[in-house]
Amino acid sequence: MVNQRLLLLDGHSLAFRSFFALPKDSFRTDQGQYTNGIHGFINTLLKLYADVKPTHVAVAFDLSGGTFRTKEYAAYKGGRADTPEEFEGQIPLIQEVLDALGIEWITKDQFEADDIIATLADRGEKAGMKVVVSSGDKDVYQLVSDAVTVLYPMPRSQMLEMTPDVVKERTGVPPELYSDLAALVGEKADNLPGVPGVGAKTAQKWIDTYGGLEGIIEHADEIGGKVGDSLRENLEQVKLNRRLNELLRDMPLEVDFDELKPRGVDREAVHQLFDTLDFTSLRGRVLAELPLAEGDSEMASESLAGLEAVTAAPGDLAAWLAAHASERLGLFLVGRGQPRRGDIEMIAVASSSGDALVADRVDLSEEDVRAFTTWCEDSEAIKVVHEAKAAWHAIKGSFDAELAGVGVDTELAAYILHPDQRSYDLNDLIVRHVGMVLPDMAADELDLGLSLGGGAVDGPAARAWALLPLADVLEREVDARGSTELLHGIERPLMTVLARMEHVGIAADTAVFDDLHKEFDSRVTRAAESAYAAIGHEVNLSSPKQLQVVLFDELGLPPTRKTKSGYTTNAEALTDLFTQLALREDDRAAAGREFLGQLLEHRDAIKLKQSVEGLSKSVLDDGRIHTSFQQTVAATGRLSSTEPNLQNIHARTEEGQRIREAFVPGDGYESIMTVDYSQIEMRLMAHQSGDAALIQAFIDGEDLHSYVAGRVYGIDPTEVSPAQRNKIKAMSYGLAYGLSAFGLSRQLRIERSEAQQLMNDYFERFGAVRNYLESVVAQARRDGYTSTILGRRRYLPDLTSDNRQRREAAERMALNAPIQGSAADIIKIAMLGVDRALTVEGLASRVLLQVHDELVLEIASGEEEKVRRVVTQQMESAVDLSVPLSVGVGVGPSWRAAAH
DNA sequence: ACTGATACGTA
DNA sequence: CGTACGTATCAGTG
Repeated sequence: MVNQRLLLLDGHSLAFRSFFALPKDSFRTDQGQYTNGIHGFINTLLKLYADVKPTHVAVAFDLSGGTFRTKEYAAYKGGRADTPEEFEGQIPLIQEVLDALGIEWITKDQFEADDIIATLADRGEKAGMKVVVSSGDKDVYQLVSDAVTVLYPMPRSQMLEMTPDVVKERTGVPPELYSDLAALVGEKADNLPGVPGVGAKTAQKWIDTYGGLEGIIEHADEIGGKVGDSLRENLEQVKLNRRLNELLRDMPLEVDFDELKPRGVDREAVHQLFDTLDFTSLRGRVLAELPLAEGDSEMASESLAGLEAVTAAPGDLAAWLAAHASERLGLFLVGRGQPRRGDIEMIAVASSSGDALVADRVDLSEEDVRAFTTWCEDSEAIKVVHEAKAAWHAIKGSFDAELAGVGVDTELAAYILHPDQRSYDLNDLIVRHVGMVLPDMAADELDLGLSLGGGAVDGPAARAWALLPLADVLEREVDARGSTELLHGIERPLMTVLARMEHVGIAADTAVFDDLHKEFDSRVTRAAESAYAAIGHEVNLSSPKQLQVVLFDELGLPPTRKTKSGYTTNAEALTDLFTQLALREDDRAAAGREFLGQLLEHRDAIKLKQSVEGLSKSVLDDGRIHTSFQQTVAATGRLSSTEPNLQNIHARTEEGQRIREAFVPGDGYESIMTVDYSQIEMRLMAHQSGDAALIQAFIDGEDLHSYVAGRVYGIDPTEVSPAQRNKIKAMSYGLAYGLSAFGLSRQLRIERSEAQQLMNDYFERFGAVRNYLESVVAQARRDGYTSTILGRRRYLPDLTSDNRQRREAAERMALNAPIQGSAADIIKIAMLGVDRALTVEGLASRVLLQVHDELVLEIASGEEEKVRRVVTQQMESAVDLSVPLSVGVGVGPSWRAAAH
C-alpha cells in the first residue's frame, strides 16, 4: 500500500461549517431546499481532492440517536442549539451527491464519524498509506502522526495542514497528548466541562511536568494553589473527559480498502442531481476535477484527444473546405450576430474525424471568403451550429451571404427538449450531453457577443468540433421524444424566416416619432408641475417609494394593496383612490384628487414618451427598426421580441395608436398589411375540448361572445347587453389562464358570488370545456408535462409540489400552455407557409413582424390582392381543426392604418 | 455595474 | 388568488 493516499472526511462537520460560511439565501432551489452546506461541502471535497490526489476516499457521517458516549455520559454533546431548519435535508443530499460522484460514505450505529475516521486512519497507517483527515472537530488532532495529517478547514476555504509539529506548535503538546490536554481544558462543543481555572497554558505546563494525564492524576496531591484544589475536585470529570474524547481506533467496521477506491463520477446522475439542486458552475468542475466512471471517461478523453486543430494561414480555409466537401461540419463563429450588425472575427470549422481549422477574419484570402460563402449558401453542405440565427447575421454582415444547410441548431434542439430554460449556453450543453469540458475561452466570445479577438484558438476549434457529437445526442433525444418534426419541420426552417425578417426590419417615419416626443414630453412636464403644485413640493413621480410617502403620509390616503415593500401605487389602485376622494368635499381631498389625476396623467405620458424615445433610438441608418425575435425564450413556444420589443407597441389607446403611425412601408413598397387570427385561443379551446356547442358556434360564424353570453344567461344572443357580453368575454379568455372566481370578481368588480354563479352557469352550458381543463391538469400531473397539437412539451414538476401556491401556479400554467403553445405552433406553421408561398408566387411583398396571433407585412406595389389571398389561405389552412381558422386582414399606409 | 422590485406595454 | 413576454426606472448592493 505504499504510495497510496487515503482521504477521510467528516461529512457532517464539513457541511455544517460550509452552512455557516456561505449565505444561505444565495443557495436555494426553487423548491425551497437550501443547498449552501452541500455547495460548500462539494467545494471542500474538490479542494481536498486537488491537494491530496487520493487513491482512496471515505466520508464518515454521524447517525442521529445515541452513541456509546451518550450511554456513559448523557450530557455528551448536549446543550447544543437545534439544527437550523435550513440545514435540514442537506446531509442526505450530500450523501446522494457522493453516490453520484462514486465516493464511499460510511455510517455506523452507536459510533461517531470521528471514530470511523480514527479506525480507518489507523488501518491505513498500518497498511503503509499516507492518510489525510479533514474535519472541523479538534478531537482528530489526536490522530496526527508521521503518516496521518489533518487538514483543518479555515475561513476563505483555506486548509491548515496539521502535522505533528504544527499540532505541537498550536496546542503546546504533541498529538498523542492532545486528548490529555483537552480532558483538562474541556471541550465546549461536546459539552465536556474542563477543570475550572485551568486553561491551555496550565494544562500544558502540567503535561510537561508529569508527562501526561496519568502522571498528573498520580501526582494530583502535589499540585498546589487554587488550581490544584480545582483539579482534585474535578478529577472524575477529567477522567470521564479523557474516556470520551478518545477516538476509537478499533471499532467494528467491515470496510475493505478496495471499496474506498473512488468508483468514478456517474455523469448522468450528477446532471440529474445538480439540476434539482440548481448547481451550474459546480457541475463542470466536478466533471473536470474528479475521475469519471469508466464508460463516461472513455468518451471524454477520446473526444478531446482526437481533435487536431490548425490555425489557418491565408488560403487554408478554402483548401480545408474543399477537402471536407460533402461532410457534415461543425461551425463556430466568434464575433457579433445581431441584425444588420453582424461581424465575424473568427471562424472555426471541424469535421467529425477530428480535423479542425480556426481562421482569423483578417487572415482570410479572397479565395477563402469565396469558398466560405459558397459553402455557407450551399444547402447541401450540412452545418451544425449553435444559435444559427446569430451566425446567419454574422455571415450576412461580414460577407453578405446567407447561411443555409443548417442540419442542426443545437440551441433550438436544446429548447425543444427543455423549453423552460432561459438560455442555452453551449458550454453547459457540451458538458451536459457530451461530457466534455472545453478549454477556456473569453466569456464574451461564447455567444457571438463581443469578442476579445485573437488568441483563443483552442476554444473555438474545440467548440466547433464538440458541436457534432452534441448534435447527435440532442437529435437522438428529440427523436426519442417524437419531436423531430417540430425541430426540423418547424423551428429550424423558421430560424431562417426570422433571420430575414430581422434583417429586413420595418421602416420608421422618424418625423412622427419626433412630433410625438415633443407632444408627450410637454404633457409629462405639465403633469409633473401640476402634481408638484398640488402637494407643494417636488417629488420623483417615478419612484414608488417616494410616492408612498406623499400618498399615505402627507395626503393621508387609505392604504392600498400591499406589495413586498409597502403599498402599491399602480394605476388601478390610484384610480380607486381617486374615486374614493370624489365623494369627499374637503380641501385636502381636492388636493389629493388633483395630485392623483396629475400622477396618472404623468404615468401615461411618460410611458408614451419613453416608448417613442426607445423606438427613435433603435432606428438604424437604413431608416428601419430591426428587432430580434427570440426563438428559445418563451416556455410555451411563443416567440418574443427584443431590442426593441415590437410585440408590445401601444395598441389600445388613441394616443398609443399614434405611435403605430410611425411604422410605414419603406421605399419601393406601398402599404402595410396586418393579418391576425380571430380568437385563435378560443377556437383551440373548442377544438381541444370537443365541446359541441362551442364548435357549432364557430362553424356558424356567430359572434362568439354574444353567443356564449346568450347561452350562459339563457337568452337570445341578440338580446345580450354589452355589459353581459363583456363579462362573458373576460371569463372566456380568463378560463384559458386558469382564472378563479376570485380573480374574475376582482377584474369585473362584481361580487364573488356573482362571479362564481357566472362560472357555474358557463360550465353548465359548456361542460366539455370544464372536463377538458380538468383533464389537461390531470394528464400533466400524471405525465409531468403538457403537450401542444405539435407535441411541444412543457414540463411542470411543481404540479406535485407540497406548496399550495406553487402547485396552483403550475396548474394555471398547465391550463394555459397547450392553448397558448398550440396557437404559437399554428402561427409558426403559417409563417413558413406564407414565406414559401410569397416566394413561389414571385411576390416582392414580405413578412416583417409577428405579434403572436398577427403577421405584419410590407406590400409591394400592385401586390395587395394577391398577397391578401395568399396569406389568408396559408394562415387559415395551417392546421386542420374541428373549427375553422379565420383571419382578419387590414391594409393601410401605416401599421395603425392597417388595423381592422 | 449589477440585481430585485415595481410598474406597464402587448397577445 | 389569470398565462406568456420585455423594458424603464428606482433603490439597494458590490
